[in-house]
Amino acid sequence: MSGRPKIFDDQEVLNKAADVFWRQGYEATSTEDLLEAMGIGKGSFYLAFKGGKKELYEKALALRSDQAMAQFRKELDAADDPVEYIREFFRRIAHSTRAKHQNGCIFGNAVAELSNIENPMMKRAATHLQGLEGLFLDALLRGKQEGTLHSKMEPALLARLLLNNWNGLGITRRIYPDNEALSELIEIQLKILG
Amino acid sequence: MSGRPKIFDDQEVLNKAADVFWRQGYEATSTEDLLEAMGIGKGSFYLAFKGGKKELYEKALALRSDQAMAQFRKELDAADDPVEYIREFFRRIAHSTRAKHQNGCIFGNAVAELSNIENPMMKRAATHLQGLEGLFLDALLRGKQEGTLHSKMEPALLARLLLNNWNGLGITRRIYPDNEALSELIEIQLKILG
DNA sequence: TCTATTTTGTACCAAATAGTACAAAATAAT
DNA sequence: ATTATTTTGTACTATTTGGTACAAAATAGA
Repeated sequence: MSGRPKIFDDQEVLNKAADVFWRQGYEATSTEDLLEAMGIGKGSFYLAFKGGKKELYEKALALRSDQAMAQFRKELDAADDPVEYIREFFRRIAHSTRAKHQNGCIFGNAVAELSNIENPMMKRAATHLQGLEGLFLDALLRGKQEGTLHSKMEPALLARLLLNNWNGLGITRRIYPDNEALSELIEIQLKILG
Repeated sequence: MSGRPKIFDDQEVLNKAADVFWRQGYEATSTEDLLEAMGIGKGSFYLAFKGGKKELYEKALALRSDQAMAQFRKELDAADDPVEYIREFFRRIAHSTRAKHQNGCIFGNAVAELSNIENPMMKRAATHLQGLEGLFLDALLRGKQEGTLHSKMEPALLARLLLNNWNGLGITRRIYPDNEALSELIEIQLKILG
């Protein structure tokens, strides 16, 4: 190895870029915005991400997905009661700052914004959300086996329902960015888990 | 009155513009896209809508809101059972084309896209959705009075829940644009109405 | 120290875009 | 027919944008 050393770390700048995309969405974010947030110049950027903004978005989303899934998996595996863990997962939403509420869910945002203008990228975001649904299902199946899930509903359908609740909250929390109100809503929703 | 006659009707072009915005969102839609869809030239456009794209978006959204609310109100008032009408309202989602599924809810889309980049406009879209919640509530209160709503839940909270389900479906229907799957999901959700 | 290699910063470019200016067109009223 | 009025179509402009080119900088290894 030789050559001039890089002044940035790929993961780090991807995370910074992800924050900007999360806040502003894909179209409203200019490469200029991204360069500023990442703290690097055009030369470095286009060398590292030849696909430009699009490649950056895909990688930023994939990174966030990996991080979120890994954390969920880890916490779920460590949880005594997987169903209770799902409850905690949703209750966390009602402990956010207003700024976070306004951002919604980065994957839901991607699905909403890109379904008709960048279908391949939308599909990848959709896959991330299906991954979340899969984790819900894992938790529910384990809950069923261990006896903490009493619902008579089919777990797969219940997982789908939870995904829809999650997707809804990504919008609703922006309309009502109030933790008290959100908490009430979430508790009602969780009643379906029995 | 005198002067050269207009070659277009404001309502008509607003509806055409609304379709484009619905499909593509705000940022991804160029004025060129809009002019083409509306079938008018720049001269006419900027004379009628001095605020340009932004004014057009606001008016298009307001028009769609008025139309949707008026239809809901009319059908609700004509319904024998208001709670059953809500059921029908949700069931309709599962009778859409794939193209419609991909568009989601125009107001939810606006909230998702604009919350951090055009806050005043996002708030107006949020108000439209709160209007829908208000109609849900009206229906539920009437159902309670007439004895067709048996749920012990507070109607206001139930209305909020229905709004969240609606918001969620605006995303979920794009991930699963399959009427069978959506139907299953919707039926489960409606169980909460008793 | 010299060379090969990689990254960086900047200058530059071509395309797209929103918006304006204004003359021509089309009407109603006198 | 003439005038006043309003709309239309187009030519033009200024700005923003994503992206490229390339020389200078900074390293590792010989």
